[in-house]
Formats: sequence, structure tokens, C-alpha cells
Amino acid sequence: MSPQETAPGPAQTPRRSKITPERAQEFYAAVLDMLRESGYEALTMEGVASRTRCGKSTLYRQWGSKPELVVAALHGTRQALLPHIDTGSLAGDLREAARAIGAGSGRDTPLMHALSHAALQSPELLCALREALILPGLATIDDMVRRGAERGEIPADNPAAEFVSAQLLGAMRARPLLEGKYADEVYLTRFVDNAILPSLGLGASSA
Amino acid sequence: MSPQETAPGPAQTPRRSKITPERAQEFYAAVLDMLRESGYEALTMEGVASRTRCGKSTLYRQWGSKPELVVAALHGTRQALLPHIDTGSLAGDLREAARAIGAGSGRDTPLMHALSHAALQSPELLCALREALILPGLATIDDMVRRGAERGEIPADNPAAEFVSAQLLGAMRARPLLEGKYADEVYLTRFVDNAILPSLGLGASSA
DNA sequence: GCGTATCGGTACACTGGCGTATCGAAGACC
DNA sequence: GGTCTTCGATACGCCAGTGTACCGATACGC
Repeated sequence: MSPQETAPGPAQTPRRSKITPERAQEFYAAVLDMLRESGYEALTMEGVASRTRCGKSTLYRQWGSKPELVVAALHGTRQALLPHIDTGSLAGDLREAARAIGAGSGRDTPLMHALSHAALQSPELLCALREALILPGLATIDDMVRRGAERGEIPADNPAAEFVSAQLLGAMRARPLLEGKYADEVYLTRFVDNAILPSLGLGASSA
Repeated sequence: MSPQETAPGPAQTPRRSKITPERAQEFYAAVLDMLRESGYEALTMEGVASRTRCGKSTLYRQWGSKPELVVAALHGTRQALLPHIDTGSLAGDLREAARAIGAGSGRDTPLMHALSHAALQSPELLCALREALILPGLATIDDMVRRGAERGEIPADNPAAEFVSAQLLGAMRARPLLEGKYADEVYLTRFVDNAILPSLGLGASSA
């Protein structure tokens, strides 16, 4: 789903809109930034307008309301949370994923934090949050586990396999409350080595 | 820290306050209930006043402002999140803890959810949240692990040991996003059996 | 019983955000 | 170049919540 959907290119539809796809991305980026900084409730249309240097009327013309704008921002900025990872071993993949998630934790964790409560009260928002942030990462992790099982590194019916993504996501969300800071590369790598891999029956030495 | 602190008993101080400790508990319970239902931002002093059938003036007289009221509510209702658990084995303890947490998940998880974002923006609130909700449970879990190590069920330097509480808390916080519902008894028990215990090197059969 | 202080309730001013309407300016299209 | 549409900006009405002020009622201490 590219930004073209909300602002069609001139070739496809002769609608004259000065909101180019690039401009839409600016709006979306501003919205997500402000969400990260202050949360969903504190996000105001006036704030978005002033940060993007546009009038409120533009926002309401294009997106109708604040919830719709946020949903559009989530859908419109599908950027790869996790790069493609395939180190050849499950342990290597998970460590690499821990590094990637940790490196991006300053970006994605606050966003999830900011939206997780609001999402539980609005089905559309929950759906957008899951599709934009949760599911892609989930699929990536589950793919790693599946490939590991295909290679025979772990049994296909390893009971811990289905919890790997939940463990990673959980670590991201638990640490801020436990220690007051986001889960970074170092923490997540230790978590993978000391908790996830052992739960799969992979010793820390099997790299 | 008993409610006496905010509403001293008649024996200690001759101040005449009609807000008895029991009445204070009613206020605190209402605040926490409303937090669970709608979150921190949506909590209004007017709402608290109307639910507790008191005037706003009473709230402002006693607690000064909304943040202070919330902090007081958290401090004032220190109820045991986890009952005392000692089944004699670490696996048994953790399974029992999973049951207890799952049974109370309708109570504590929404509260953590509601406060976790607001807490990251207010040090006082974060502190109160950790002291009231996080640390007691954390200590209980860590105690279980420590006892298990003393009994020799796991090595004292088991690298997964320090992550047990983070994993449990993480599971509580991850599932709502992954599956859209709170972590209940069934889920947490499976999580303990299939992820946490294996990470500690305890097979699912070692009950 | 009487004085007093606090309670519950309401009215008030103030703030801030939402969503609409309006308007001049600037770009797009012919 | 002329027309038309959309943009950016501002002003407005509306609503909701905060925190204060006031008031009668009521329970307590003496």
C-alpha cells in the first residue's frame, strides 16, 4: 500500500491535488514523531498542522479526523522494521534480529508504547497498529523459526517455538517498566542468548 | 504505607476529617477502576467525584490535583498481587504464579496498560507504578527463583534466571498486541511450561 | 446544645482542543 | 493569460476538563 493510494499520481487520476506522495510522507512522519514524543492523546491536529506548516483545513480535508489521520500514517509508512535476515542458523538469525530491533528500539518501541492503550479502545487503530508494526516483525521471526525447524536445528513441534516472537516483543515492552529504559541491542542480545535460545533447547554456544 | 498517612486516625492526630481511611479506600478503588476502564488521560476529576458521590472540592482539598490523586491511589491500595506461593518446587511455584497472575489479569494488566505510557512522562507516576505494581510481583518471582536455586533445582548462576520475571511481565504485555486479549491463566501456564521452564533447563515434565 | 470545620454540590472563569467556515494566494490546467 | 481548484492561514463556535469560590448541610468536639 503505497502513498499513491491517498494521493494518486497525476498519471493515474487527473485529480489536482497539491498533496504529493512525498508531502503525504512528511505528514505521516510528523504524526508518528509526535506520537512517539507525547502519545496518542496528546497528539493534536493543531500540533500536526503547525509542525508540517499547513492549515488545519488541509488535514481535515484529506483525512477527516485525528483517528483517521493516525491510521493513515501507520498504513502509509510501512517501512521494514526488520531487514531481511538469513545468517544460516536460527541462533544467528535471532541474534541479528535482536540487534536490529534494539537498534530501532528508539523508533518502534515508543510508537508501540504510545499506541498500545489507545489501540485497545479503537478496533481500527488496533488493526492498523498490528498490520503496520506487529505482524511484519512477527512474520519475520516466525519465518526464522520455521527455517530453523526445516534445517533440523530444532524439532518441528518444539513447544517453545510459538512463543519466540512473544518473548521478544515482551522483552521490548517489559524492560521500560522494569528498568526504566528501552530494550537496547545489548539487552536484547543477552535476552536471546540467555532466555530464548535455551528455551528452544539451543545452548548459548550453538552459534 | 497505610491509608492512615493521608487520613490520620483520631487517636494519633485530633484533626477532624470525615474522610475516614475506609472512605479513602473507596476513592482509591474508584480511581483505579476508572483507570482500568478508560486510561489515564480519560480519567477526570469530575468523573471521580461523580462516581464516589463527592464534590470536586473534596478531591482538590485532599489531593490537590489529578496526578497526585493517582499516585496516592497507587500507594494507598497496596494489595498483594501475588499470594504467598511455595509449592516446594520452582516449576510448581511458577505455574501457580501463572495461575494467580492470569486470574488477576483482568485487574492488573489493564492498570499497567493504562499507566505505562503516562508513567514514562511523569517520574512520580513511574515510581508509584513500579512500587505498587511492578516491584512486589518482581520480588515474589525472584524469590521463587532464588529458592529454586537454593534447593539445587537450577544452578545458582543460571543465565536465564534473571529474565524470568521479565518474561512473565513481557508475556502479560505482549499478548494483548499479538492476539488482542489479555494473558489469561491458560496462556500464561502454557507460556511457563513451554518457554520459561525450558529456558531454565527444566523440562516440562519436572513438576 | 453550640460552635466549628469539613463535607457535598454547584457555579464560575479559564484553557485548550475539535471541527467548520471563510478568505487571499498560489499553483495547475487549458 | 485566464480560470479554477486547492492550499495555508485564521477566526469562530462548541464542548470538556481544570481548578477556585462559594454555600448550605451535617457531623464532630466540647
